[in-house]
Amino acid sequence: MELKPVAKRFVLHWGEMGSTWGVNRTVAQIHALLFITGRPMNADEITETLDVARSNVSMSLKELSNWNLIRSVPLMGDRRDHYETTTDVWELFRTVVRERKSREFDPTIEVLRDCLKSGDIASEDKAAQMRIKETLALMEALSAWASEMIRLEPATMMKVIKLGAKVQHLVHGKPSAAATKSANARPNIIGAE
Amino acid sequence: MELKPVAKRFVLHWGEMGSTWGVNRTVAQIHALLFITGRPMNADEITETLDVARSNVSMSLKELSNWNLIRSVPLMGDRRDHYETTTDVWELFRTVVRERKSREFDPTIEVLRDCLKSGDIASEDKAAQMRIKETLALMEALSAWASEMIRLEPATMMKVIKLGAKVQHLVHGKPSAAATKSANARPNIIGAE
DNA sequence: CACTATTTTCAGTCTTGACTGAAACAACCG
DNA sequence: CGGTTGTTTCAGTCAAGACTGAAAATAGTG
Repeated sequence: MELKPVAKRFVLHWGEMGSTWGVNRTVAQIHALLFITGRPMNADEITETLDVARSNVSMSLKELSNWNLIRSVPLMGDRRDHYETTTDVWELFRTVVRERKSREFDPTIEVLRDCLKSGDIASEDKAAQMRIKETLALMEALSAWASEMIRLEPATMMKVIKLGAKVQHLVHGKPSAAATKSANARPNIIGAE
Repeated sequence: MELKPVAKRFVLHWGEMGSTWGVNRTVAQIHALLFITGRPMNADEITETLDVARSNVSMSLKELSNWNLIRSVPLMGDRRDHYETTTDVWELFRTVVRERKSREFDPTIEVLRDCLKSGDIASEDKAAQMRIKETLALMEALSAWASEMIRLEPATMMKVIKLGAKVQHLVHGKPSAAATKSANARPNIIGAE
């Protein structure tokens, strides 16, 4: 299948982006292709469209499955595996966040906890100990936040993101008059602190 | 300078993390070293501690400067360059988010806008056009959200993160009684929708 | 200006991991 | 079961880019 100009550009750009993230180019391209095409494709179609080796496609599809980014769909009268990805970008975003968190964040949190528990921690400067603790606290806070966010429905998540930093008025030290009134009036909503 | 066990582990782990992100190992290690040490260090000290080539340190320091993650501090009676990084993890986080956004997110947004403006867009499926639009909308929303967040003071940002998904009650479709009351009572704060 | 201390540059080497093609494997079908 | 279709594995190749050492550049200092 020959891609139309915009789809081609989209796929190529996504591939480049992928490689500046942790994902390799082919993996990112295949995902972009499935996303933009919006229908299940088999490995040979993908191979032909992207002009890479069949085996490369096979391995990349496996990688995408590990990321929970694609699923195989059976097609009546065709026994080849066909793959599709969600076309809901917010759903997609949620999956990526969840996976990256569990691959990159959680293991680091483990290491930091381990550092603080180890007998060797006492021999470090007090200030260094403090910085490790603060790093852990930051990562735990972000991790908890991400966990909460990915539990939300895509539509809700979108609204929360769009609400954005406006919520700062609920917690800020020098808030506007309106925000102060709100924060003081309803401490029960603001679990923080 | 010989690192103590925990500091060594911290630096090595941070280096590995760096390479699964976009940053190369040495760059991440140097940053971790400056962070955990908490005082300005010169290039030779870093070279000796991390056991890499002097030139590698030189290039990595430049890279860290480009990321705005270190600054050079003059030391009385020593003409060698000394470098330090912030020891405030939230400040650090803010810098990383700002830089990654401008390197990875903003250019992609540009490409997507360009795709939609191009004459070729009309020849794509209606559904594909829609998906590109939605992708752009998602990225713009996240980008705007990040911009707002990094304008906040570290302490405020921390509070907002800790408040977390609880704000969903302000926008959720089936909120608790208290949240509904809040959302209805103060539409002026919730700019969204 | 000659001399020393320090940093930067850069061509070449080395490492890592993506990619390929061929072969093995698995599933189905008559 | 033999043949056909489709998928996965894997050893080897290749490319990107991290890293090095030596040489060049820069900045102080008497």
